[in-house]
Amino acid sequence: MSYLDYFFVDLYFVNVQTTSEKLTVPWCSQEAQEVPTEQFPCRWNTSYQMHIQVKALLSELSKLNQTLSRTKILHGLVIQNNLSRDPFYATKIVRFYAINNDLVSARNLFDKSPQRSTYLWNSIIRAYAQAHKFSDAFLLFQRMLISETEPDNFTFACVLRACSEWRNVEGLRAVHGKVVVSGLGMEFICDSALVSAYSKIGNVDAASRVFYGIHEPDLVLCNSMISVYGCHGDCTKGLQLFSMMLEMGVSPDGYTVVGLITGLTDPSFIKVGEAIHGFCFKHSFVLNDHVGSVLVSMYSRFKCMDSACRVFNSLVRPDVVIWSSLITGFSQAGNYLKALNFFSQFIINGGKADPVLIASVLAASAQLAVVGPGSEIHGYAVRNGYYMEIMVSTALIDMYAKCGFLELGILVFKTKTNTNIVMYNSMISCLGLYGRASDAFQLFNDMIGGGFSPDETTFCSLLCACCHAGLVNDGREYFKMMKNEFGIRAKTEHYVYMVKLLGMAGELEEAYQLIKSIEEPANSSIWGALLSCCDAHKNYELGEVIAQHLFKNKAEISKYSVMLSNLYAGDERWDAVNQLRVDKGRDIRKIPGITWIGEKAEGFPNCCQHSLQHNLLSCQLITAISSMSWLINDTRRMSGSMPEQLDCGAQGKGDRPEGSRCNETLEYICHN
DNA sequence: TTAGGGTTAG
Repeated sequence: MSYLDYFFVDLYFVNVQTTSEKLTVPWCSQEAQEVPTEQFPCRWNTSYQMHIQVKALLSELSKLNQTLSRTKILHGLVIQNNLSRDPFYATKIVRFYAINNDLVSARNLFDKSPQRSTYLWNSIIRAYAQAHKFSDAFLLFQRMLISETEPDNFTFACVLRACSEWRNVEGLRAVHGKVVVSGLGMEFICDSALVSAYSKIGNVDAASRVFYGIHEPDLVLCNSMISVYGCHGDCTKGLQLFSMMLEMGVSPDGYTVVGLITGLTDPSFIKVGEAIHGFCFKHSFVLNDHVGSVLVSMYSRFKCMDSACRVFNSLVRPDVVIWSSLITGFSQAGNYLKALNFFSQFIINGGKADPVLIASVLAASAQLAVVGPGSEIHGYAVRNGYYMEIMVSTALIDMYAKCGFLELGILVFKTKTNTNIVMYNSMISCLGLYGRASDAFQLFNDMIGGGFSPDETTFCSLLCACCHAGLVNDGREYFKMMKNEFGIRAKTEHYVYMVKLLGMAGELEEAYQLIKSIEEPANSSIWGALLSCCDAHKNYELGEVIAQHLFKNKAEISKYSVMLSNLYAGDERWDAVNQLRVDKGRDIRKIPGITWIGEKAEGFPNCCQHSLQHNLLSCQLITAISSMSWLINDTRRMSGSMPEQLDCGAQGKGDRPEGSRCNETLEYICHN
């Protein structure tokens, strides 16, 4: 027990004993009296009046974890000492109530406070915003605007964040306007909140406009913008900004690194990731939870599991998120058994899984298509009170369906009292996969009846159901409904399903016309679906029309080579098949610096691996990014000095991806 | 006067 605990024991005792009388001096326990007086934060065991000490106590107590009972005692103390009119105390207590999720008490105190400082307003608005009661927070903000107290930087920052989490685009714009009108448009605190808020609602342009309108942004602002690029996968711009901030003399921190690494989504940027990792090491960045987690996640994304494990092993006490990064990494790399083994290890070591991790390992079990591990995890979720989490239920439905127990999935769905759109989509998709299209359609109707608005994924699931059951007319109807009734623009996945559906039914011409009606040029998935159908229906004439269209439009033929060669082979046009191989070879030889090491098309992956080992691809990629050479040189300089556990393949050994995404790497170079 | 606060991870 600390002396403050002693204090609370005594105080509670005195509080119970006294009724309406003013508190004076709490008598400390015998045990507490043995603590030397000079160690006490305030001399409460002497005969001072309590209210003199409350201030010092509050200051001291705000450093401690606040329990609800402690907060109530403090609140009582403040009232009994006639201090509740002072907004300083009200602010403190409101914050303590908010920490303990007692919004009712916080609000009561706020409502009864006669004087409301900006601090007090901010604390109650923040309390609602952090509890995700966004409309209450916003209403309070609007009341504040017409009150005598003016909002400050922190009010706006809090409300902006709330708007973005609330996905309230209109509200966000309105608050932005108020920021400008208040003359706080150039304040860093408002601006960093604006940058992040616009990013969260997906408006990168607006975020950029705010950021680049600032003369000399500080570290947090730069971090916010780098994080925007990171979240939207634009690592090139993130790296450019990184260089810029270094030139401006702004020293990066953990937030910067996290933002940068988050943006590295394309495996061809592995060298850059390794360089940033080296940068962290060189500058003695502590691999804290966030940095460690994004590094593990990055290496996992690039399927470099040895490197991911090395980072993981170097962390002192990895938390559930980092375990989850690694476990999900194994799963995404296709090593589902290892993912489950690591999960067991996590639990055996005393770890407590959360809904995100549970959903992840359920997905791994689903991929194994064996119900045993999945049902055990189901039991774990129930025992730990996560059964009602939508994320867990959705993963359970999917797992049971993929393991052959659709009825169990339906049972999970039916026993849920609260559902959301993701869960409906999952259930519709599973029904569709089992060929139970009419049940999927019925569930869609129930969903609409329940007041849910369908999204892109809903229609993907519906069209998938139509494909599995061969229901062309229903597919046509849903495709029309998506646009006309719900204003959802068809994406690649929708077109692929429609083309497959029409194509399989022999409606090749209709599918072709559908593709031609797409505003943007159709990609290889869409054309590929139609080519496969032409092959299946032996419609070589249309196949040739499509091939000529692709050649004419300089499409990347390597993406179509399998489908086209099948088509030509079916038509016994061996010369055309051979031509495809030649064309493919000619394309690749155009790339400077790459040694062509195979005459066959199968040589592609080898070629890429060979180049990767010699850093040719990576160097071209990196030097394409301006001002990045220092980062590479930095890594080279220190490459001899990295300890073994952090030497994550920077010297080109170990676990490069097996050429799986190499064609994309090559295409990147071709276009740059 | 005091106080709080803008940017990160699976």
